[in-house]
Amino acid sequence: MESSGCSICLLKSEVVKDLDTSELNTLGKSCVEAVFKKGETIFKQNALSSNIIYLQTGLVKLMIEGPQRIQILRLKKAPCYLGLPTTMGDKINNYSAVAIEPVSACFIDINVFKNLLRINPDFSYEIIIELCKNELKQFHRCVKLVQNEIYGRLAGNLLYFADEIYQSQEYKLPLSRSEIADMVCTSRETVSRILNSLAKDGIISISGKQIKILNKSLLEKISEKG
DNA sequence: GCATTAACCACAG
DNA sequence: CTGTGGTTAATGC
Repeated sequence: MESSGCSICLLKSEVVKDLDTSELNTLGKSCVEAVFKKGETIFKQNALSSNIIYLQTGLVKLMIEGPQRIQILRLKKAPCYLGLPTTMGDKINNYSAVAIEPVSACFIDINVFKNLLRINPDFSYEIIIELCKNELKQFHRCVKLVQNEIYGRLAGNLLYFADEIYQSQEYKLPLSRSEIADMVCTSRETVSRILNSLAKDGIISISGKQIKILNKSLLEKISEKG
């Protein structure tokens, strides 16, 4: 990939603003761009990983195979980095990333990336902030999943899609009922039933995968209290 | 005990 | 892939 192309794509990233031209050129030389269709795997759990991935466009789900079944960890929306924890923290991928919308992404060699961290403190700082924010979010999500009842967990997820993924109270569900079940640790049947029941109570409206949040404050209450 | 919740199964659309 | 109904196990009152 050309370094010029790379700097254009990376300008979208808050983090990469901190890199100077020569650093960008190093990055550019090792950057390989790839596109993925919906449903294609970007990287796979248990496979060797040697790249950090910068997600330029699209939406991705991170999933991990648990002892019982697949767990969807979270969604990742462009622009952002993918695979930081799994590539820096282990040789082998601890989770998989699958495109749920068409994706374009840049693969950055791990050694080039590590070198950038070393020579550019501002860049490293931004990365650390990003990682810490993610960890905090995961803590909260974890507590919710363990302590909340199913209504609360699902309500929380509907709000998550609205506020963090789409920034809209009306959106098309990015996942099937069964995948949502894998996200909130329940069965697909329960997801169907609860969505219908929330609709019946006038809190949301649904038509296929189209969701509209009608009573946000009540949904938030459900999300908090279960 | 009885009611409620949610998982699992099976069978349509 | 979804929705529904029946069944069942666990939990709470």
